[in-house]
Amino acid sequence: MNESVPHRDFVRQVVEEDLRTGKWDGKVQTRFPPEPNGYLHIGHAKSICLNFGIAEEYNGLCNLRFDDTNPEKEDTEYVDSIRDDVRWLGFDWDDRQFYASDYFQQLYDWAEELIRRDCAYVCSLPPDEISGGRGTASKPGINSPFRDRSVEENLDLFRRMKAGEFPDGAHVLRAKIDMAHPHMLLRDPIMYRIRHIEHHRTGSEWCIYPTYDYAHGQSDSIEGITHSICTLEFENHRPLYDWYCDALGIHHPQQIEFNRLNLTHTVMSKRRLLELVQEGHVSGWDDPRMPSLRGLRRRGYTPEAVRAFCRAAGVTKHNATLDIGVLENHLREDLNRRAERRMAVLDPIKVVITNYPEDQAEELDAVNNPEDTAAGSRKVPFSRELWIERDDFHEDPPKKFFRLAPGREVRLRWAYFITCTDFVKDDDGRVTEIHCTYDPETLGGDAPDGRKVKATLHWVSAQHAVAAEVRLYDHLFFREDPDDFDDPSLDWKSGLNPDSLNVVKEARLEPALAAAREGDLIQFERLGYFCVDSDSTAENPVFNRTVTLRDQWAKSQKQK
RNA sequence: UACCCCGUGGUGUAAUGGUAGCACAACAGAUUCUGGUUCUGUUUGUCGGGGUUCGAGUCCCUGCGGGGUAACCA
Repeated sequence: MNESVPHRDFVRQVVEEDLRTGKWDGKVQTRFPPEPNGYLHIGHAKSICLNFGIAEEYNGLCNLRFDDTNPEKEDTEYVDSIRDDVRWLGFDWDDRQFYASDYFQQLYDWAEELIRRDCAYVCSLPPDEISGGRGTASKPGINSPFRDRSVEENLDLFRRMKAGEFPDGAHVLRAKIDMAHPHMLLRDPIMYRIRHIEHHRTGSEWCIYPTYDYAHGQSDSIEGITHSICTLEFENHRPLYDWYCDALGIHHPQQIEFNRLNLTHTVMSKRRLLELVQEGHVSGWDDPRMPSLRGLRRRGYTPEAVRAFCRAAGVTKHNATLDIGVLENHLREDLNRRAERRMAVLDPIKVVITNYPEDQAEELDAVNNPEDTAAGSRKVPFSRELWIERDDFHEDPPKKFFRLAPGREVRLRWAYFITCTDFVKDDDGRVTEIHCTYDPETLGGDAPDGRKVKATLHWVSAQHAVAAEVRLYDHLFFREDPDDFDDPSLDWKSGLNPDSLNVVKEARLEPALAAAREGDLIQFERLGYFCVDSDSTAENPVFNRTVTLRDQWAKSQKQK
């Protein structure tokens, strides 16, 4: 692949070909059509990036359209959150926010037209007989006894359905196609059903509602959509999409299907995510472990990282499952560039610098972001008693352990070299305190005599430390595929990771972190990227671990 | 089962009849005041069988495998 000519996925290739041939007079019009019945997740982000991205790249427009044809499940609460999430991702639809419900009257008029042309009829069979009459995959269906009602009777019945004269389920409007069609969806599909239920936008104006198949293509048509991009599971619906547009003789967009995004160690279906919320496995849709956009946002993901990931995920026609690590790597890449560094100790153990004066403290310079000199530096207080990470000391160091151990010298980040001279244990044999001496000559990080150390530790001055709660997150599911288990008595929730949340109540932070605010991007040196949680208060600061740093040492230990 | 779609390293994706490439992962090394970052190198692939062709990952046939659908959901 030539660097100067970035790869075009097959959808973009179709768009480019259409532009070249002038199929749509140079127009590119897409849409993102969520149903307002749940929150958006990372899978939707891929669709958003594709639809809005194509519009941007080819000088076209992308509409936001709520596909609200099923009032039983839909609510304005979801409309608001969806708008918010799309904006957060970085896309804008200007004044082109539409609803399928905007088109209810037009859809109704078209339905009457299809009745008049004997292309649709009112069927009064109960639901089970309708599905039974549809036959099976290998057996053709049988015609409904109501299939040959006259146009007049159909029109009359359909109008009375609309007028509210019948209870739910009494009648439906069906397209008259072919009950023997090898494609089940084309065996007289349902266009309208009766539902006496409040719609979040049209209230009680309607008691009949169009089905997805009858509404979607025509909504696209009304909006002048050129490329109707959807996921693979709608491939089967394309013949129907085409049938309605052709039967009505209206503008006929091209439906193109692409592969939806799947990730390891999580679930993506709205139904399952809702179940996790309702059963309390997570704290809500914005729980930082959720793959929902709100969850990712609270976790500390940046829209830039999500977009880069979606772009890298690729657009094809085969099912693909990406390792969640790929998403995390895009996040690290973005955060590495942008996050300011700070020091925080999550599992503290005390270090006493025995040759450092008791009542002395000094302010040392620490670089904010080695990847960005413009980020400047800050002062970090140093004193005789410090906290370091318990993991960074070993009384009897294993092979290749480079950190602090008896007799060993290491560097304290932005401070001095220290050498461990002694340590104290409690009755349980647990190390409670480490004694070190420091070398005043090594301020600035290097020894004048040129001697080297193999490790640099982060630390926090005990008397200056700020206490905070830190929430450490891990994958929601410990299995790559939550559905991959042998025992039939188990279900997908058996793969829920019991360690997906680990709360550290009393972490010690360098004082500068007291100023951290929601939205700040922070790296705790050597630990990972963190953000301020929405639960955070001045009295009880709360940080979320967004993602760990890569850690070769931890990896090598885990493999043992 | 019927209909539809899809099979390229571990994963994700290129090659549009003409040298099977890229990214991530893995492994090895260099650099480094983060066991981070950065840099270098290495390993690993066209589902099988037939055909068409000078030449097939690509086209055809066939087998196998995976997925979707079979709602008065979207």
